Amino acid sequence: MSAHTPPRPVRADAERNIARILTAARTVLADDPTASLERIADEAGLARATVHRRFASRKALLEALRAQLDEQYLHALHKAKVTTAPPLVALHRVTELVIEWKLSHRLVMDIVAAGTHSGEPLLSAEVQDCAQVLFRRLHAAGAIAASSPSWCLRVYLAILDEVHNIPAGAPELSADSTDSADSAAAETDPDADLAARTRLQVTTVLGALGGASPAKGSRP
Amino acid sequence: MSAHTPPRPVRADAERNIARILTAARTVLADDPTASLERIADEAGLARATVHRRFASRKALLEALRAQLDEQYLHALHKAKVTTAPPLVALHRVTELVIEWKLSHRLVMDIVAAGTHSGEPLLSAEVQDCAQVLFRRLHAAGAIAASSPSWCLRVYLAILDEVHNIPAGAPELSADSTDSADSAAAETDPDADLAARTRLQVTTVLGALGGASPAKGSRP
DNA sequence: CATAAACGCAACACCGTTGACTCACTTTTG
DNA sequence: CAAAAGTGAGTCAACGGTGTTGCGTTTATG
Repeated sequence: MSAHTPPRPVRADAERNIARILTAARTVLADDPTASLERIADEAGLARATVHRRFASRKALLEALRAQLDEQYLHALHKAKVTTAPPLVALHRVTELVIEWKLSHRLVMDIVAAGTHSGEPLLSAEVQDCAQVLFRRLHAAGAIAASSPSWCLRVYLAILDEVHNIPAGAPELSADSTDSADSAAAETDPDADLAARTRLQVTTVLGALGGASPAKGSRP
Repeated sequence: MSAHTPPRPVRADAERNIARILTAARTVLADDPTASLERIADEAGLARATVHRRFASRKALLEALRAQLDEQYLHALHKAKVTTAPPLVALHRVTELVIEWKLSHRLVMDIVAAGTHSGEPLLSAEVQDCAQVLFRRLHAAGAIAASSPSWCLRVYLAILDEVHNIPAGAPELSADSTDSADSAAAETDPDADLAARTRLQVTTVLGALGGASPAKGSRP
């Protein structure tokens, strides 16, 4: 984006604070979508004026939040090689990356949507295109029956939100692992938690979209 | 609910206006969750003071909205005979009734949740119990693999929201009807639209929850 | 028909948020 | 080291939403 770097592009700590603000915004807004900028600044350990210096208005901050989320999506989709890898593998990888962020996408979406008030689609065209490619390939491979990528994406995101909101150690996450005794360990192990959520997301989405097989293993 | 009825309990037009306000609130808040009471009053064709006369505060209005939705759920569950009818039939009936309301449940939920700020569960215990019965019976009948009723309910509601948000006449709604020419008619016919959405909701939910057959019994 | 309830309208004070501004101080960078 | 940029704390006015009150008018109920 930024072409060259003149003597002083952006000071390092300033950029660091921008990140702080965005993180704080996610944290605070998750608790209360109508929280004031002061609460966000407080959470970030900064003065409210600083927030205003970085983001001209509340709307601008929300836009930045949306853009960041969008960028992360795009990054994950690219990293998972949705165009070349086997579609089921790509789906799994994308899901893993997305869940790893541990933030409520719907939350951000809703807030931004409420702010921009029936503006353009929340996800950029690039992200939608990539997702479309993935779902088309899944359909072609017979993994799903649904043929409309937009519908697939909506269902995926809806379920993603639910998977995200499951409290750690819930019964749905233990699933059908062949080992029986590791459920206790899985409750606290972040890696196991991530794996369980990814698995639940993928199987649920495939099922919802008319996937032929919950194949991964036999069900209890 | 109210015990005795003194000479003049509530004047008829007053109660009518209460209904107006609630309807207007749903309409306006669907467009903008942060809409002011004035906009709601305007939509209802009433003065803002009247809204305040009926609902002491904004919070009270939202609570009434939630209670109304909850009551409707309970009514639908009871009407569908979730405890006695075959579970798949009950599921279909409940879905039909719920979709018929044509209002975004998640929207109301989110607004109320934002208002009460991490209060009690949005759905009453009675509704949750009835839903729990239904999903347990579905599990027992082998229609779904998921065993946690709360997870089932979450997925059901999440998908319900997506089904509700599909624009009329979208490709997902035409499904796999063997007849080819009725798609045009289905786009405008409210009955066909309801049927299509109900079918999509049921099949998607069953698939998501690990239903054995995406083809529900007697379907081509 | 008479009464009481409900309504519209207008005005009011209160409150939280927003956005802009200043000035002294600290940190980074060249 | 010194300048430039960044930050913190405080203050300010403006805005919009909320909740309340009073008064004249309309409307339903008995």
